[in-house]
Formats: sequence, structure tokens, C-alpha cells
Amino acid sequence: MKDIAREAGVSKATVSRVINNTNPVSEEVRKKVEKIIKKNNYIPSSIARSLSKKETKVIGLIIPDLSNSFYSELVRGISRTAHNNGYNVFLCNTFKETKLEMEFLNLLEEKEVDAIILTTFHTTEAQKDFIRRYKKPIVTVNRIFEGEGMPFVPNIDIDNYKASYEAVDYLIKSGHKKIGVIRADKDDNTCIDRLRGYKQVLNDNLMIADESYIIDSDFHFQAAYDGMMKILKNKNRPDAMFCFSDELATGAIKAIIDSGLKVPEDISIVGFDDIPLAKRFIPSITTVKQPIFDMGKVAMETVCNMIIKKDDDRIANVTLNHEFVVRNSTINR
Amino acid sequence: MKDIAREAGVSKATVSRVINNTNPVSEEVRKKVEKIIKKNNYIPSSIARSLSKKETKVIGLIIPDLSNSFYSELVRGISRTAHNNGYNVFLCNTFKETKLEMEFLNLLEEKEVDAIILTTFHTTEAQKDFIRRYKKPIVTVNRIFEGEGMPFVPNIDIDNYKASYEAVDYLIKSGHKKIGVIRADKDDNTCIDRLRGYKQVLNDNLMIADESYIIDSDFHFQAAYDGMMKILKNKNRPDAMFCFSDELATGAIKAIIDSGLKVPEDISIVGFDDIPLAKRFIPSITTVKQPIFDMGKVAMETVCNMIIKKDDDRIANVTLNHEFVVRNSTINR
DNA sequence: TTGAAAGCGCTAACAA
DNA sequence: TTGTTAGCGCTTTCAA
Repeated sequence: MKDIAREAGVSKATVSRVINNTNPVSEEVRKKVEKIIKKNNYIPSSIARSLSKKETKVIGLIIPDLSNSFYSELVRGISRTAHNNGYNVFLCNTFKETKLEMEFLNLLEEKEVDAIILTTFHTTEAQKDFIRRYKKPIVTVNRIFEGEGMPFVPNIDIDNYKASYEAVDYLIKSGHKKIGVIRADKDDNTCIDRLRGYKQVLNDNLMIADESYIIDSDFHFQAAYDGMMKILKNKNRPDAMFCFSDELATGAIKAIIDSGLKVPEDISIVGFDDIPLAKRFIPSITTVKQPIFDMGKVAMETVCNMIIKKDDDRIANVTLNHEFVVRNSTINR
Repeated sequence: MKDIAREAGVSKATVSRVINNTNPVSEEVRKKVEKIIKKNNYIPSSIARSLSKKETKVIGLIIPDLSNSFYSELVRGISRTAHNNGYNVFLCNTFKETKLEMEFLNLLEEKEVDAIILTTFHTTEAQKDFIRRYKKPIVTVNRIFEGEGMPFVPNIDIDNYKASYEAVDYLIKSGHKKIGVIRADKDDNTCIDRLRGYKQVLNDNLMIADESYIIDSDFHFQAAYDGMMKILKNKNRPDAMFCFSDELATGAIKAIIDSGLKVPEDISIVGFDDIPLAKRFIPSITTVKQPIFDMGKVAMETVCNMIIKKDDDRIANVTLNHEFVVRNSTINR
């Protein structure tokens, strides 16, 4: 920059003004400086700028694992929206390791990102402490952080209770009598809400939730496969399974087919998320569609609002609309 | 930092020394400074450090789109290895937009990342110009950049020609007579090598590559589905299809089944990549396994080597081993 | 409309 | 073993 200034016969301040389009600067000088910048292939250092302006124009993003399509789609929504607003994404894939989650949180603070979008794997006290003392904006997706002395952390989500209620209601209305569940991360608020919906709709229809029909898993194919295999040994096997993700649904379907049974003829399957795979799988999967890309978009927009104005009414939890999508993994009984 | 120094009664230099473990500093002073750092919850600014040291410890990563499992897995391999080596990843998802590719390249230069790992969607002259003038390390995955005045850009890949040859050879040996191909990005070197392998093995077995059996697509499900539908109208339909990705394979399978035919009974399908879905799909997909995570790992290791020593013999193209995995989407005829 | 100068928070000679 | 000092490359008052 100094070189540009010298060559143009102006001061660094002037060069800075033309780069950032900060008025005032005469047309004549601007032209001249721009020409010299181009000629010398000069690239301003965004590091120096960040140091001086105390903003980085990057937001930190913490996710459990990209191998889960939910998160890769979320990242897409966030990246796209970030870019549209002049921000960029510093991605932290924690591989579901609690230790890495804290490491990355601290790293993002050191890196002085302008805000953090957080989707943790397991909520810990250390994380809560971090949130308590962190002074820049934090937004979560599908996670609720509350507690003593905790600032308000906007969360982007769907109405998991209602979505779950509707999905199971559909199964009941289409004649299913014995409906099981494959859940995941059972202490997670998302999971809790969904299970609540499931139990409530059974209750409202005078059906009982058989505890042996509730399978725990970890949002991985294999866990669903194993869990489904176990439940199939049950002499009184279910006629439908509601899975808390599409990936879990594929595991359940595979297990059923490997056991010589058919989907949906013997057992109906409902998934959750509507990842691209859901409609392509064979059979295509009936599922609860979450607007994942939009959730990322809204999360990023909320971040932007928080950065600009510290107390706007656009800074709040956002509940997006879900949609129940009927495909070929369910049948009328 | 100044505050810490004042409170500890030492100079900033000393504080810097204890933070970075740069000798020498007496045990006594170290303890004291560490205590004060902890007490005040002091977090050093990595921006200021970067400015001063002229290194950021972040590498820029440009990929076409995370919705493709190949790339999300690649990102995982790169992230993991980066972290193990003290680096972090600045992710740029270009959504396959050529304009964004150049924007991100320029951005990474401004951000002064220490190196770039590049997997472009379409190679352009502007990209080549960038590479020519960029002075920091660049490594590619599955992409070859060559040309007048171009520096050597290490590329991480498998032997696509051989992999393709073997896959089609397997089909021939298991009795298939009419073998088609669904390729993607046909001007890409990867694709060219694979098609060469396909044609060569047909040739070596005195079979002719019927041009109407070669379908162009864009690495998306829908393109494969549509292409497969078209080829099924062919009165002389193929008895096997070799698809250049697993996602394309799922599209082909879906099309075949929707047409009332069966996989593999009527048509065998071979994929490429071995994304996690391949073994879970129904039928599970016979495929060429690429060590995607490892490709990311090796790319990142190569980057590290380039950063440390400018001319090491470990800075070279790397060809990793592939593996042909037989599953249920192929059959002996 | 422009320039001089201070400062962002750190590192790294060099001196003590 | 420690402190002093001069940057790193930019932005931003304040004065001219």
C-alpha cells in the first residue's frame, strides 16, 4: 500500500480511501490510484484491515459432522447467505468429539470471528460457560441453550412436537396399530419434543406407547439397522416405524429387507428431514421435510441482524414450517 | 496483552514468550504470567499474530458443492488432517458457479491463507492466470493444471484409467456383452481417463464401444435418471451400465426399476467412489472405491510439506490405490 | 480534498 | 533471562 501511495504520489490514507470507496477523493486522483493498483496487482491485506477495524467479516460455524446430509445442507444454506451478505464461513467439523467442540469454540474466539453459528453434538457445562462469557453474537440451529446467567441465544428450528404428532397421526389414520420409534440423542431437546409428540398422539388415540417399541440410536445408519434387527425378533413386531432421520429410516428399511420382510407391505417406515436421498431411495421414503437450506439461511440472517443492531425484534427464535411428504415407504392398512 | 504485562510487572515481550512457549523465560515469571492470563481470561488475538508473523495457519479450500458426498468426505479428510497439523480450513463452496470460483480464489488471496486446496468445477483461463501469479502453495484433487508458464501443481488422484479398465473388465468377464457408460463432465481429465479405460478394455476384448451407449451427464442423480430412461428406449438395450459416480448409479437404478426392469437381473450397474450410501442402497452397489478421506489427508499433508520446505521430493503428484468392490447390483450372466 | 500520525495487538531483533 | 523498540499493513481521527 505504501508503494502504491508513493508511486501515485499520494498518501496511504488516500489509497485507503479509493480502495474502500470512502469519500471524499477527487475523480482524478481516484483514476490514477486505481490504475496503479491494477498495474501492480496490488491486493489489500484483509488481516491488517481486520486488525484495524476490529471486524473480520467471517463467521464461525461449528457442526457435528459433514457426513450427515442434514449438516452439509445446512452449511450450504449458511454459506450462500453469508456470501450474499459479505461474510464468509470458517468451518469447524467436530467429528462429534466433545473435546473438539470446545477447542473450536476457543479457536473461533482467538480468530476473532464476528459471530458463531453453533450446532453442537453434546451440550456441556464448558460450552455453557463459554456462551456466558462470549461477547459476540451466537445463533444455534436445533439446539436450545438456557440456564443461570445465560444470555438469550436465538435458535432456528421447526416445531418438532407438532411435526412428530402429525407424522404418527398419519400412520394411525392409515390403519397402523403398532407404531415404533427409532430416536437418536435422546437428551437432545429436538428428540425430546419429537418423542413427546409421538406419545401424545398415541395417547389422544387411546393407544399405548410400548416402551419396547422405542429404540435408541445415534443418528447413524448402523445403529438403526441393529436396533431394527432387534425389534424384529420381538414376537409382536410393529407394523410401522417412525425414524427421527432419513438416514435412520434407510437403516431400518435395510434391516427389514435383510430379514426377508417387505417395506411397506409388512412394515411402514417414516423418516425425518427429507434429505435428497429420501426421494431417491428404493422405496422412496415418506418423511417430515425440514427446510434445511432455509434454516441455514435464516440462521445467517439472524446473525447479520445481531451484528448490525444489538437489540432488534428480528433477533428471536425462529420456527420454520415443516411438511409431511408421503412417498412409497408407507401404505394404507 | 499490555494489561497482562502491566499486571504481571513484565514486558509484552515476556508475555508473548510465555504464550508461545518461546524460550527463555524463568519458571517463576512463567507461572505468574500464566496465572494472570487465566485470571483475566485473556485470549491472544490471532489476527495480530498473523499480521506480525505473516502466516495465518489457515488453508483455503475450494470445492464445487457439499451436496456431493464425494466432496463432503474430502472436506472431512482435509479438516481432520489440517487440525492434526495445527491448521484450519476456510471453506469455499462455489455451488458450481464459475464466477464464484474466481471470487473465492481472490478472496483467499486477500485473506492471506497459507495455501489453497483446489477442486474446481470448470477449469478456466482466469483460474490458470491466478495460479501462475499466486506465490503460495496450491494442491489440487482430481484436477490437472498445466500450461505455458504454469508452476507445478501437485495433484492427488487415483489411476482413473486403470480403475475404469478393471471395472469394465469385471463386467466382461462376468458375461456382459453390451456395456454402456454414464459419464459426467466429459472434458475433465478424470472423465477422459475413465472413458479411455472403458474403450481400451472393450477393444482388448474385441468388443466395440457403441457411441449410443455413452451417456453424458453432470454428476447429478436426475441427469443419470433421464439418460438411463433414454437408453432404455433403445431397442437393443445394454445389459450393464458403468456409472462414473455412485450417485449416477442410483439414478440409473431408479430409472431401470421405474421402467419395470430389475437390477441386476436385467441390467447390472457399477458405480464409482464408494460413498457410504453405496453399500446401503437397495440393491447395494458394486463400485470402484476411491479412498476419498485419504485423498483429503494426502492433499493436506502435501500442503504442509510445501509450506515447510519449498522443494522436497514429497511434493509430487500422488496416485492412491482404488479397489473394486463387488456387491449386489451386478450378476453373472 | 488530502496528508500526517497514532494505533489495532502482536512478534522479533537487539541490547542490556 | 528480560526489556526496548521497531515494525506487520491497514484505518481513522484531526489538521491543513
